[in-house]
Amino acid sequence: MPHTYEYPRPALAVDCAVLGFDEGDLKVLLIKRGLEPFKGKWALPGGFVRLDESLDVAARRELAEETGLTHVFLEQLYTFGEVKRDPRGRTVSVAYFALVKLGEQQVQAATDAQAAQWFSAEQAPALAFDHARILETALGRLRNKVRYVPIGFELLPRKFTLTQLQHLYEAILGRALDKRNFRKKALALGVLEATKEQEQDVAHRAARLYRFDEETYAKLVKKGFNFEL
Amino acid sequence: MPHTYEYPRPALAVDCAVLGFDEGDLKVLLIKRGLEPFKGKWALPGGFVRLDESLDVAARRELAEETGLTHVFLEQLYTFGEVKRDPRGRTVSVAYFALVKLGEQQVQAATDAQAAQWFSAEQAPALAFDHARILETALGRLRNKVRYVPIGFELLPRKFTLTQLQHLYEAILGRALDKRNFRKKALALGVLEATKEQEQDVAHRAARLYRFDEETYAKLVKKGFNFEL
DNA sequence: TCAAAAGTGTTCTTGATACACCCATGC
DNA sequence: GCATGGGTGTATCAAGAACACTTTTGA
Repeated sequence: MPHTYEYPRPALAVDCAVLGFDEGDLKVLLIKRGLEPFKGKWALPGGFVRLDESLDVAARRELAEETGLTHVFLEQLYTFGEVKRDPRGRTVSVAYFALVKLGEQQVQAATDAQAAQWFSAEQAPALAFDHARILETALGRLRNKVRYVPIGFELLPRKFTLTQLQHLYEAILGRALDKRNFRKKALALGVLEATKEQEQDVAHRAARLYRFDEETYAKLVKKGFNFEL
Repeated sequence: MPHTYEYPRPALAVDCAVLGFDEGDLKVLLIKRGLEPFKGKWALPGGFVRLDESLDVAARRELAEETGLTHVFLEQLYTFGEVKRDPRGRTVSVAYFALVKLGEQQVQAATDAQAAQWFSAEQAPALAFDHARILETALGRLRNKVRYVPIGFELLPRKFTLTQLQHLYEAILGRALDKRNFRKKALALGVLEATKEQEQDVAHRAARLYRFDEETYAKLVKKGFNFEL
């Protein structure tokens, strides 16, 4: 390798703030650490980056290894590099932000995680390292992004009712929304396709199921469309 | 140090996309590399992170060392970690995004930079590494952010005319804006304070100078105000 | 027939857009 | 006195907010 540097290097990790939505509120997926430091404490899934993999690949690998999740929506969030954030020594962590359709995959702990479990995102337990701050950053990103990118669909089952969608937005934004206005706007975006199916097994009028139309969405994005909701 | 890892580590760098505004268009500050690889080529200022400094501190240090700039607006942009982005070997770069008030400081090359020079941001020369992509990302961030955060003031002198401000927004957004509507909206934000001074040495009616009122801005932000322009 | 949620239309207010003229100054 | 940019007001249109009732279904 030409021109290697002789300087000592920080360790480089990735951590994933994995968010889901269930029973009307946002969840975060945490693992119980099986190794020191913070052994037995809850933390975001993550681990060290290998030399032969990109950051995105590392994040997906760690997520799969520690929790069994694959094929999730994943994007880079922020890189945390305070000098003392890891008691083992200088470690920089590239944090990722993942959204999963809860109920489509089961999580299962593996490798150096003793357990993997969903918690309410707003009232998560005390976290290892600076993971509480990472989680906060992820929730902020979600709140912000959901207003102009139709990203919420990553948190719902493929088919969903408009009321489910509204509840999701209410949970993310932290405030109640007007039902009629919400439905008008959501449908006006033009990326919801009504299916012929209905909700099942409810003790009242069954709601129509919709699905997010990715193709139409992709076309509209190309045209420079704006998706405020 | 307890529990060190024995895995080989990527090198960790910071790079800064430094943007300025002059003569009606956006500029980017580039340095001419004095060392291999890409010796003699233009690149973003940057360098390796030391063990005893945070990422932000590293970015400011490298910027000061290579270009002489201090006290600039700086925020983290994105972390680039493709495996082959550096021919010397695996290097991950945390990119920063800086805005400077052009004309308030002179740039001067130093350390391993042969020269430091401003270029039109839209028509920059070929860049070393993946720096063209970093620059693109920075311009995108600016275009996006300027719509809801009054960040443009970081690119103007402390006192400026409304026409200067408008030209800045036009350069960033890449389209012409209506003068009357722009002024109405800009003044309606409530963060512009009219000074008693006027433009000097112009061959026509002199425009009033305004300044950005950071205190009022900070108060409005606390109230959860929204700054679309 | 009651409870529970689905579904829909209209009014009002606000902000966005479009547009044309007079004003002050230096040369 | 003319060229150059500074500065202003209003009418129209579109989108957002507020708000109440009818419909369907299962228990």
